[in-house]
Amino acid sequence: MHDVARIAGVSAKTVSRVVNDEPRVDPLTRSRVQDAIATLGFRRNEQARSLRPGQSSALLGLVTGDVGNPFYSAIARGVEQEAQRRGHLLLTASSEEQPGRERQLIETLLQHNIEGLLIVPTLGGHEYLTPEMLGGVPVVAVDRPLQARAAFDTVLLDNRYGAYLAVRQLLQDGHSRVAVIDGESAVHTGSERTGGYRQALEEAGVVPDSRLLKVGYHGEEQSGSALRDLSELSEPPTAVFATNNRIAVGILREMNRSGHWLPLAVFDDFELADMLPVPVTVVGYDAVEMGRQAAELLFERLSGLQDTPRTHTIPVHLMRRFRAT
Amino acid sequence: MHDVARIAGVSAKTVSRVVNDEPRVDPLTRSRVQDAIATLGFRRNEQARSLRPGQSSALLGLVTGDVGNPFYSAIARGVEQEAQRRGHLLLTASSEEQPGRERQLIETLLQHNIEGLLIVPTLGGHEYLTPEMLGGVPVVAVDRPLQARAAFDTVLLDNRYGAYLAVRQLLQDGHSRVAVIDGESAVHTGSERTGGYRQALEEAGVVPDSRLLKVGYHGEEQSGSALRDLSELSEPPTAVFATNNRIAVGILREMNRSGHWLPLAVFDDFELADMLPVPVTVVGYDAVEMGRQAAELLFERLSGLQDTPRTHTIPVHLMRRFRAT
DNA sequence: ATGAAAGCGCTAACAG
DNA sequence: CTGTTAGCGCTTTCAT
Repeated sequence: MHDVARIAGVSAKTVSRVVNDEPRVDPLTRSRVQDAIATLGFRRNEQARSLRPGQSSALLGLVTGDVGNPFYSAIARGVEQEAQRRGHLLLTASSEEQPGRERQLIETLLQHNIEGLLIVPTLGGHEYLTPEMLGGVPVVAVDRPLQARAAFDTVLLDNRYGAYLAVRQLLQDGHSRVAVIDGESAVHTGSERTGGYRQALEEAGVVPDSRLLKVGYHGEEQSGSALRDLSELSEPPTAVFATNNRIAVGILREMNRSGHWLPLAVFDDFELADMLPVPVTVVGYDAVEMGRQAAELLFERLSGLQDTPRTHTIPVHLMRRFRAT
Repeated sequence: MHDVARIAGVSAKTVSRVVNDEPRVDPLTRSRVQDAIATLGFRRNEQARSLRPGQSSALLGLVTGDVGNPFYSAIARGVEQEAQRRGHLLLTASSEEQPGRERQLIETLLQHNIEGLLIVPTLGGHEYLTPEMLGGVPVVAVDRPLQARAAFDTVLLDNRYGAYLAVRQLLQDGHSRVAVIDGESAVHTGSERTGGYRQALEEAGVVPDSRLLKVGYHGEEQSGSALRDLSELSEPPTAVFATNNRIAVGILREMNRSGHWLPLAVFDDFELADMLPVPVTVVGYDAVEMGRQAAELLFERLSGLQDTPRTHTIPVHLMRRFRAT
């Protein structure tokens, strides 16, 4: 910038004014400065700029369990779109679902002077997210609520309702023995979804059978074995509800192995669901939109328009997937 | 930092020394400073630190077509892992495959003082990536080569060989009329893969039939219609090779619609491929590893260990996917 | 309309 | 072992 000033025969401040499109600059001076900028290939240093108090860093931080996971990366995409729109850049980091790592990442992101932080929280508590620790940096929780002293802006899927819809559909299809297979019990989305399952049963006047409720089956292997257990009951289920994608895949693998296909409902839509040997009922949603709304909440808070913590719910919808032929 | 210095009764420089784990500090002073840091919840400002010449920003930039795309996000994951390992943070940005946007993003990333840049390039030329423009920031091309004046470090899949393997397999399965459906012809990966197709035919002594070579079918709809065209030939193909995931899905949809299933080979593995009504041959690879190696190349260059541009090739492997029952 | 000086938070270079 | 000075690149007073 100093060089530009020299070449243009003005002071650094004037260059700054031009770069920032400030009004009170002589048109001639302005173009002279712009020429100098062009010839020198000058690029303003954002780090230096945001060092000044009152200047934003134009940086957002996003912590998910794993950017490589399509669900999280869809969220990242939504956040990025909104960030991009407002001239912000996104720092992404993966906690690998480890609370310690997550905390470390948040710390690092704050060191980099991020203006706002979005978190898809791990299972651990987040009491450490105090105002002092955050130093005024707003936080938005995505997909799961944040367990902390203060309340934060939050964006969630309509988990309970989606599960309710899916299970209700199975019941309406004539199934009275509907099993549910869920992942780790402490995960918010899981318990909400099993809650929706219960709600649908209750509404239909079906007495829940605890043997049909399989919770804590993490990963594909385990959900497969859960299905095997279910099939060995004296009164096996006639349909299954999987609370997420991964579990559904495990179930499908097991069905494929055993050759015994059961109607299935899944919380999560997935590619090629309509090409399976069995009709599938899926709960779809827009994860990109979830990320976008999270970023929106963040920006509204940054702009000071908003002060009370809000929770947005992303709608879900039911779809049937089955072979055309 | 100034506050910490005051509380600890030392100078700012001493605090800096403690924060940076520099050796020549009295243990007592050190602990006094550390106490002060703890009580004040002090956090070093990375932006200010990296403002000093010779100090790294600990920031890497990554531009892909769309972080929301699982292929790209797997790359991002690999890059992030390597970055994390070396205490670096990752700035991610999506070009939406638009050259103009890509260029803009690169510009913005450079303004933020990134230490290195990874790009999955769009179709446009990249002659603008000159040393002056980059100002010493090293660049690594991922998945596709970078079309520019200078040569850059590059990490690619073994596209040609993977396609060769897939098509050879179909030929060995007894098919002599193997069709190929490819996306946009200008895409590096596509032309490499159709190249592998040709190579396999040639090796097997099969005379290529240009009617079986369908190039430029972008998206699921188009690849479906390409398959329809193929099936209307007087001598229709008995097997199909899809050069990527998206095209394969379009083909599968069309097969599902018509009820006419053809043996299929795909460059890309995909979930539930083994549950389709038709056996599928897939070319698998590790996209995370590709990202990781790209980041590795970048760090090696940053460390000055490396100066001549290198190209890494990520291995691919063939797999058969079919129903158990 | 423009410039001079001061300082954001940090760290090298040089004292002491 | 510790402190002082200076300056990274920028922008905010406050003059002119």
